[in-house]
Amino acid sequence: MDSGRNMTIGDIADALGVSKTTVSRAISGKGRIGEDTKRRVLDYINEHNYRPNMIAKGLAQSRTFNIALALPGDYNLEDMSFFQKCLMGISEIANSFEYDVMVAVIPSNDTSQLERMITNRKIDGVILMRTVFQDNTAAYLKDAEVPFVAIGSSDDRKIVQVDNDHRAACRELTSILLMRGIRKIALIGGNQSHVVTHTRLNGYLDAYKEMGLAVDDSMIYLDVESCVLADKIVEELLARKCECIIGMDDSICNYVLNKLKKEKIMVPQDIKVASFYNSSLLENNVPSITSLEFDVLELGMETCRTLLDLIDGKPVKARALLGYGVSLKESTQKMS
Amino acid sequence: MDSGRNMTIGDIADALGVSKTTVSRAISGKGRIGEDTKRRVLDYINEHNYRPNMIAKGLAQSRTFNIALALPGDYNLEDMSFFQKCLMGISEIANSFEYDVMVAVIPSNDTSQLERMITNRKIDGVILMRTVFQDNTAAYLKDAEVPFVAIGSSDDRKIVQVDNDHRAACRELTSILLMRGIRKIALIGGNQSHVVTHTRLNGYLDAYKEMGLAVDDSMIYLDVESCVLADKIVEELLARKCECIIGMDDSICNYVLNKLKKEKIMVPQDIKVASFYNSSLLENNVPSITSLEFDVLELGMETCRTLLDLIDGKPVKARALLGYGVSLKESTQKMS
DNA sequence: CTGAAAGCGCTTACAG
DNA sequence: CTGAAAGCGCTTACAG
Repeated sequence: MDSGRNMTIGDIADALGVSKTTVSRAISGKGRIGEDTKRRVLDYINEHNYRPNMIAKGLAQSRTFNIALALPGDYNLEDMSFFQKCLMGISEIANSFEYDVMVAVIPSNDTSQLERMITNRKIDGVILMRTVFQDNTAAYLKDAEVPFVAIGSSDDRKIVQVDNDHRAACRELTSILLMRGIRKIALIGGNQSHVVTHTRLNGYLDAYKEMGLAVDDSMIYLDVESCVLADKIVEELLARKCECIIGMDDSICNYVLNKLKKEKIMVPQDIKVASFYNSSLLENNVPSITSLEFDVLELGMETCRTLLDLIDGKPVKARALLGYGVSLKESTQKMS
Repeated sequence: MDSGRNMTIGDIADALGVSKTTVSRAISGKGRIGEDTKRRVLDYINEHNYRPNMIAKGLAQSRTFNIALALPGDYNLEDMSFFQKCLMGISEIANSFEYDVMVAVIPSNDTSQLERMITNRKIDGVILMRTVFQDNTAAYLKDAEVPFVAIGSSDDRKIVQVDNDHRAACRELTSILLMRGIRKIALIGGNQSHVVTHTRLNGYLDAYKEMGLAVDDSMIYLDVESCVLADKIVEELLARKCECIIGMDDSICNYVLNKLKKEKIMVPQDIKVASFYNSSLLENNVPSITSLEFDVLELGMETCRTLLDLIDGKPVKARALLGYGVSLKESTQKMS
């Protein structure tokens, strides 16, 4: 079928006795062109299965039809489940616009790989997989004037953001627990430099305030990133007769569950457990774990749409906030 | 610092009073060029931080400096941990050769996204994340004459492969268990269409043969991909006084562990458990789980090196087999 | 409505 | 050793 070299716009022009300009216009739809000429070209293209060389097109238009996904190097397993779903969403949208997705690994703020992509002129825009305080990747991108959108929230209103409404979600889950009469609710969170850690914390605080209840600060633990640390905190909480432990994400929740198991503490009989974030990690747990739910596929799709608009110079919302769900399971059930 | 437009090879030529050809040669190192001229150009480039436009370079050389990672759409969590480490390895090597990595999602044998990348002339080669029987992605790639290498093994000697030695690894772990006097060892495996499932099975069979022991076929279960099915099998195995359950991968092992927990069967007191594959999923389990260990980062790096060589037309090994480790933990300990 | 020509930023025979 | 010119496969003012 293939006759050696790939078909070019020139081959089509020759075959049809028109100019390359005309072929180009028929394909792009830009510029005036006769309806019948256009049809002839398009028919020929369909019949002969011509596909344009996007590299050449890109060079002529100074664009690449590539976007980069900036992937933190410290991603853990449950982040990966997020990444995976997000990627599926991003990839689907990108694909539908003939865009491709490259991944740039950013190990602890080392943006060199991303910089190379950009200085090599290989991408048109970037998606940041998460927001952090003092984000030097974002700073670099702003400085280099590369279009980008962040998944997550940021104080910097110059950064285009797409996020789920974590604050409202965490408020709602906490409220539900409070309304059930549970009072001593501990909150264990992860890396403080991640914006979302504070967003979730704020949701938790909102719930207490809303109910007119005082928060016991000593029940809040942040920067809990190791199993060892989580173990110690759980011991402390058990000694203090804590009624419920909320993990800000699944890996924390997993630490907590393992520790409780080791100590032979029953969930939900002896203590309740919930998570501010769900992944398949907890889905099949025994008992099943109450958690928040986010449509990560849609998050990815919306983010990609936003970036593509941004690249095309279309107006975009500075900040889009997507919804959430609360999934009540066995781990917070009242045992009578 | 930036004076609007990006610096080109022409700017350098003008500044130095030489031709673009000379600049190009100094950069690429190809063609005869005077040592001092070369130095002058290189110095200028360093000083002014010039970076070539890889798109233009690619167009001139009919290459893209991109490779694609073909990612199955049915990836589960533990696959993602594999993917992540692999990606880090691939990305590191690719990056060091100024190559970038695109991801192509392949939902259940639908290669359309990959085809688009290829017909759009956006990539120079492909890495297949796993091998399956009757692989239509590989078939397409062979047909399209796109350089590619598969992570995993295949009967098709035309396919360049890089893999860990799963067969020897599984043989060794099984042997160790047999030598400890454990006889009724059940094996629960996943998707049969994945080549690695059979490779692992063969390792298990090798161990029995080596010891001159008969295999009880009824202890071997394949295509176990749901929690429900795994639960039923575990019940069956418990009724049959099985002494040890090997999961072919971590997600299966996880199903098994959850079921045993539900049934209040103690590991390793009542039954032993091992996994033919490790990920962080099992690492922190209580008790810790005996498993095989593979250096996935190195696997990714070696695969990428191979693909890059293949693209450059250098000779490559048709099949590279990397090592493994056996990690004995609490879950197979003898309880006296 | 259509085309010739210049251009995107490189590389590479071909001459000298 | 160095350079002018053509080419990679598109797009896009500019003319007609």
